[in-house]
Amino acid sequence: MAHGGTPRPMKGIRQLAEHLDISIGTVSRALNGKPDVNEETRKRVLAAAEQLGYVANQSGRSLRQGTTNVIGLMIQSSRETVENSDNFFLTVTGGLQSVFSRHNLDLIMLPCPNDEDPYEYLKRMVARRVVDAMIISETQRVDKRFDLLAKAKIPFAALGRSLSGTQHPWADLDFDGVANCAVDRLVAHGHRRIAISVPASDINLGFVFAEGYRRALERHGIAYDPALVIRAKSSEQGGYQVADELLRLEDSPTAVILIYELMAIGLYRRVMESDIIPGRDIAVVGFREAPRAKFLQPALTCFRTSLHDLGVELAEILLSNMPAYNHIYPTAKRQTTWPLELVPGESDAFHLTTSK
Amino acid sequence: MAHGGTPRPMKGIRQLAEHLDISIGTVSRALNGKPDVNEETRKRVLAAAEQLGYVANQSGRSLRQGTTNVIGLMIQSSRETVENSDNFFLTVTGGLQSVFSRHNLDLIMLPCPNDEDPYEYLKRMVARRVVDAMIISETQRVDKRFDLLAKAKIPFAALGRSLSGTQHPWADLDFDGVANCAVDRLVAHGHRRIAISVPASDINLGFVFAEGYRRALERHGIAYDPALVIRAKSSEQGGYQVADELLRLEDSPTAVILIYELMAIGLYRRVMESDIIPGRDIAVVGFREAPRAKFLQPALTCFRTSLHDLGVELAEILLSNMPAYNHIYPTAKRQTTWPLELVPGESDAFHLTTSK
DNA sequence: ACGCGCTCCGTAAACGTTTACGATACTATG
DNA sequence: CATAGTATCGTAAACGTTTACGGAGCGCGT
Repeated sequence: MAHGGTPRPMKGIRQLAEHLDISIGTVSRALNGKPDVNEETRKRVLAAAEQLGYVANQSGRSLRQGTTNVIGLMIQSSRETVENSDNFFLTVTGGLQSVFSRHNLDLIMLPCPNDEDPYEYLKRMVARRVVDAMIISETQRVDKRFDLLAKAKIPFAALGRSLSGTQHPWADLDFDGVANCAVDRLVAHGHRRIAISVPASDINLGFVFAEGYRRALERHGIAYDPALVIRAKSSEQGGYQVADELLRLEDSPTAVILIYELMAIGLYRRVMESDIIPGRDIAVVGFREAPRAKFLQPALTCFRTSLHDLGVELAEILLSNMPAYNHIYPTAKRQTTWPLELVPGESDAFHLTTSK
Repeated sequence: MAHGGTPRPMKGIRQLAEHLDISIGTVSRALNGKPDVNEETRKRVLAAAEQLGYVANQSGRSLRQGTTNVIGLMIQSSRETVENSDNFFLTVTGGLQSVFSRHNLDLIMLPCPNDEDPYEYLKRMVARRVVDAMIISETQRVDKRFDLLAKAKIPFAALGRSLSGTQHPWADLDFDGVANCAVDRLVAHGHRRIAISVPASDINLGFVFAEGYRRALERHGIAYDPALVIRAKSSEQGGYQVADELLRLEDSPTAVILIYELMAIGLYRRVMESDIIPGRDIAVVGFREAPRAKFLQPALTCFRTSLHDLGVELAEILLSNMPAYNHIYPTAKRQTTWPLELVPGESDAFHLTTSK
């Protein structure tokens, strides 16, 4: 906007100071909004910085003040989970960023290579001191990363709970609540033999899901049958396999709850191969709502939530655990189970005839 | 593995040196594999570093040697383009990392918030000097980021070509080749009126795709009809809309090529609502092979490729453009169009009766 | 005995920034 | 006029690391 175009990338704050004939310290203070600097000189400095395209070197800054203004989000690049995480991470990331950007914090994603141990990877990353705080995801049943971060005294929050993290901050989808609600609904429709699918890996959400399912059955006085808990991949193939296994049982269930909505595609296909019609002969409930699950016939009963808002909540939880920010977010809860809303479909809308 | 557990996080290289009663310079040389250090002392240093859990502070290192050993991959967090981009990016990322890790380079993903201008975001990131090199994705038809990176003299490569990047390194899927092949196949089956779907945004791949389509028609002496080029979102809904628009035409096409495989789900649904059977009344060709597209009835004709290997290629292209590494990858091509292989399905397997 | 080369190591100067501290000029107050 | 107070700025030290440079010790050939 000034008279000249951008000449060439700046060398450093020193050149900027020389160009302005001002001391380097004053320039720094001006840029960082410190109080003891004349408003007029501050304007000059800001204008010159803009014109010359000066941006503070992050390494120098971090080295001096021990902070990087960067939050890391660790994800596992190609675990089985990722096969189907549509834009799960990117939507949550959007929510995180909407909070972080208000405090000039940048979020970077740290994808752990699939041939590296997540624990070692995280250790390496925090030791490098390139992030001020960490968010870990895909938490496992027992997850040593909680201890690592706590011991390293680096602020963190988890996307997903864990037995190792009972004392630590996390936000997680309400898996057991969903299982509960699904069971209630199916029982109300007359079902007694209800199957459930859980992930094949040791990711914690599977256990939480199964636990909610078990407790709901108990509440209705229905015996828990381990044969009805099917471990399968969270994909269409997984859904196909689930159906396959269930059809092999001598006493086939009349309803099934899937931990991942797209599994319904494979499940529909498999049962229809045996002339069983979903929504008439078998009830199906999926987990999350996905646009592409809407196209299923019959429409899948599932659960809706805003992953963006979950990201917002998670960001606030994290900031409330960072010394520099906890005065801004003092009352944020340390742990949150994020609610989901039932979206009734046709896949479980029938009432079971009590023939059997 | 030594006798003691990890006592507490190291302060810095100075403490490590004191603990070993060795000068700080020697410790640094030992850790960095410099030649002029006794093999025995090196072993001592490495052992102590391992035991005390010392890892070099990245800020200090970067500041001194002007390099960070970090490669940035910029993505746009929630553009309309990519309904399920998690998969796409994470698989490509896997390929990238498999190359980078051999050179102790870490990859971080930089998600541009959707309310920030990608150009400004990138500018901010490179000015901070937190990455040694950049990979940009979702390149647009004209993309100022190429000029920015070239002017900033920071090594980079693009995932996706651009008119702005004709002189610069990139790797991209062979969109025009796919369009070409699809048209050839459809024409061989007797089709003359062939529609195509392109993204609604100004991402460049749509233009490349359409251009390949146009040239293929020309080669077969078929007139190019702009009405048959449908702009739509790359999602199931988009596929539904495409079908909707095509059915409205007075002279409906007999075949359609989709730029995104999952659009077929919506398209199937819409045409079947009008009692038109895909694979019998209308031919459909999708773009990439996706596990969940396999469950479509009739099976979708599409194109298979390895995104992991594309990542490998892209990484090598980038490294060949970095002064510190180009002696290792000297002969890497600067630009690559990545091939895809036809996977014949049933969705276009019929021959058109020349009734019309 | 002398010089030369080699191996190994210590010293200290950078890298770019922030910030505690002190200096200066000016204003207000007695 | 003297003093205190305030606004503004300059100086220099730190942050943790790498690396150019030089020095000490040693072996070896003359």
